[in-house]
Amino acid sequence: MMYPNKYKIEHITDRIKDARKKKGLSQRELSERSGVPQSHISRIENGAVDLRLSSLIELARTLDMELLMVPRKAVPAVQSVVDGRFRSESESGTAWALDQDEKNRD
Amino acid sequence: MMYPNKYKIEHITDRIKDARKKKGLSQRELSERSGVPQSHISRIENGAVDLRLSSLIELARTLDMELLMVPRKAVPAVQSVVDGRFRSESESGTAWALDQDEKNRD
DNA sequence: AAAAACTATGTGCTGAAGTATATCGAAACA
DNA sequence: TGTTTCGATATACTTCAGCACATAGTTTTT
Repeated sequence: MMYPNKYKIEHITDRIKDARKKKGLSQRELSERSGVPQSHISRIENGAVDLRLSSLIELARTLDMELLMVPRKAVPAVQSVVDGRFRSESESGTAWALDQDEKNRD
Repeated sequence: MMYPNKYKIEHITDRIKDARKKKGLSQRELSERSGVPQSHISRIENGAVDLRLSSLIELARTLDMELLMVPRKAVPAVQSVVDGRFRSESESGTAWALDQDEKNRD
């Protein structure tokens, strides 16, 4: 595997895990609703796979989330909007796929 | 997979294409910078593949974009922020992966 | 009109995603 | 203390992303 993006993938998949827990769903329940096998969800949440976009979208959809692409410069503004007005749905976790160090690079 | 998400995948990959064009890059240039083969970029932009998350992130990164997951309810607010204050980077295109019909649900 | 640059497409191959199923160990709970 | 419930893991198999490379088709430029 050894992809250089592992940590970034995990940022995204962590959002899945957070959203699932926040909704009080077990992996099996999410599996039933999304059609993605529980064993696979487990691997996804543990960052053990480089999942395909269709799987990610499927899971996100089931959890009432959407996958967006925004200009890097817009990320802080987006974050404040999401964290501010949608704290209950996004929980404490931020919505992004960035690392802390990347926030301050242009 | 015969994935039911093809249209959604295309929403995302369209953002890649838009961002590439906006930056005035050819597929070949993007290929060189990102490490993703030109032939693959072409297939991605044409929705011919269900690409892996690492590939998407790699391309997004090269194009100064970030992949986010936000609560569906927050999408309109996010969109106005991005379209408002970051028009130049996101061009006319919205930043999301939604369909028009989905905007007005919930 | 020819040349040059760009995008789309074909082929063949490898490795990993994804599926199904079963099970194990650990929490939760009765 | 059993006994469900949950998440992690193993195995075996199929499908397809991703790669390299070549080339065809298209648009742009001179």
